[in-house]
Amino acid sequence: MYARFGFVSDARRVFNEMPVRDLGSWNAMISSYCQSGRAAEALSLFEDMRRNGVRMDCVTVSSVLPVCAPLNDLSMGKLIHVYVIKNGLDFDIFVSNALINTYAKIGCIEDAQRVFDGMETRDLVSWNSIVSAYEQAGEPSTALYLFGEMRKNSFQPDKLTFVSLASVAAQCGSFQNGRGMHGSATRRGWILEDIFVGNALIDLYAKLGRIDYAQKMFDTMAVKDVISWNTLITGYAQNGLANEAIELYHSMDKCEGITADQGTLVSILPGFSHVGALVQGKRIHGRSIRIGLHLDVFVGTCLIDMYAKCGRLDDAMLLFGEVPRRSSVPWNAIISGHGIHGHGAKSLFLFAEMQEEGVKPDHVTFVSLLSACSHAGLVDQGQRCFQRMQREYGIVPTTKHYACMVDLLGRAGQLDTAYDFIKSMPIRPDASIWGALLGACRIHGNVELGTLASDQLFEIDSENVGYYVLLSNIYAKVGRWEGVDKVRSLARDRGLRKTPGWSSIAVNNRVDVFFTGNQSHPRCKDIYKELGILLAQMKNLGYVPDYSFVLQDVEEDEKEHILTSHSERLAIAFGIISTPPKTPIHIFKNLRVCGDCHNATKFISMITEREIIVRDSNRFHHFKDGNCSCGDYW
DNA sequence: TTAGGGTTAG
Repeated sequence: MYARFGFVSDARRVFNEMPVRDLGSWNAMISSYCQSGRAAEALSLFEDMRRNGVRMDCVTVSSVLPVCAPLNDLSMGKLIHVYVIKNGLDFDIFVSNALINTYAKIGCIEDAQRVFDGMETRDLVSWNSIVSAYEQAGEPSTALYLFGEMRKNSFQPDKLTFVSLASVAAQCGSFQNGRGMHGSATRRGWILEDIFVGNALIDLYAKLGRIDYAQKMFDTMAVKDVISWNTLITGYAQNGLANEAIELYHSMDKCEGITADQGTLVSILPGFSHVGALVQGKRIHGRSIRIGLHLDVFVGTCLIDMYAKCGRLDDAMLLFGEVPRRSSVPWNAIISGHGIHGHGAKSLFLFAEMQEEGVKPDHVTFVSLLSACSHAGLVDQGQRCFQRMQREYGIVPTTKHYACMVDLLGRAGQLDTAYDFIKSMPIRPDASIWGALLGACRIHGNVELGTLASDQLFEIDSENVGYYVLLSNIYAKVGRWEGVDKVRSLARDRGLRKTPGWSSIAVNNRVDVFFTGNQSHPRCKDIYKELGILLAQMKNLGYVPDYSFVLQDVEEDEKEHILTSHSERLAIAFGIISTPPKTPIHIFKNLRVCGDCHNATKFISMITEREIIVRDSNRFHHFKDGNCSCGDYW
């Protein structure tokens, strides 16, 4: 009774005083721990139960299994599974469903599938569980296939099916599909009945990049919970709208009946990491300490990521030393943190340490490791990681892993090997793979392979202007101007909508975003004035503008103006006039930093005696005394 | 006095 009203500690006292405990009382006590989210205590009581020789039944198993996933305790899950088989409990549908869910959450999709295959009868929960398992594993096509099978077996989808399918739709990236799902949920009246359905739709629209629709969905919901708020905050943050995310976060605090929770911090922090807003991020760190959440694995990991992405690797390491690190999650964050700063050797060292501590790496660990090796030029080590990932850990490479490998080989100049590698891939190469090859061809000025890669890219994703820019840069680099013209007119003929480039900088508690050619900033005049002064000084020191980065077909002086008003330069100039001399400047750019701006920033760092840290969509560039940490990648 | 599936990190 106590447990039902949430007084778990009282329930435990009664439990402790019981002269005789039967299976029912153990089960009741364990399940009350599970339901109040006290996973570790549930598991420890479960161990007591086993030590006392009490045999568990279907109820025990299905209430204790769900706590294995949050604790990332695969061995406990397996142990229970063995017990289940030995004692013939696997015929119970609750037990099998719980096993599917546990395996799926720990990332053992094959085990989940095996349990599902072995079931004699399945109910709606079994089908929902397996669909959701593949959705969580990032295999939307399999999830959709199983959904089809579910329909063939005459099961009608319910709201929970819908929630999984919404995530599947987000992974597939089709807005049309998303609209269709919204319509069907409305027709069935689900949006009014269940807050989860509305939340799933907010998430879906936000992931499809349609934050306007996400906001509309949020506005129309009669009842919102903390998750509705968190999901929308995440949406703004993931779409690069950090200021909107923080505004929402503040209005949430003013909203009665809604209290920021762990999920809120996890939602807002990546927004700050994204734009490099250290001061704002630190404030969240403070709040997390006040509400006792700073050592939570999720919050801790986001904080590690935030410090790393804001250029504070030392603070990231300090925090890493404090958070629980039984799961791969914080390890992945710290490995990737060192990787993006070009410290590949440290990433490898941390990986070795992770293995020593017996933490099982997952597919994300290897994405972080491979890209760390690639940025640091550690080709052999990267290749070994790729082999070990498959042989030792049985992880099947995804397109992300393949793209890292192409990048690794390509950056190091092994372009033919990279191309052979693509040809030998067992899956169809997507845009990210050819994009990695094209990027490498840009670095090494390989026109032949570059055209080959861009032909593929124009077929897969002809709308992405970034590839045209890269290809034209390749032609420009080797002085083939007729090629540059050809690509330009191709892009023009296809009427390409250009992805607007923007850069952001966090100064005085605000994140300022600059679009290329921006004229509307309150300090616009001062910014251009500063850029004019800098340009003159740079030219005296030998800077020559590189017009090959200007795609527009205009006169020379106009080209100079275009380069000077690139978003990264506006942000840097704003940083210079808004902070005391010699303060380091942190910039974030949504696309790759332009090659000419890269060169100009070297000069600016020398003239102003400032460290300038630019994180772009690809990597960190650390400018100091006229040099950049990334070497001569441009 | 007892059991299951959904949102948010890397």
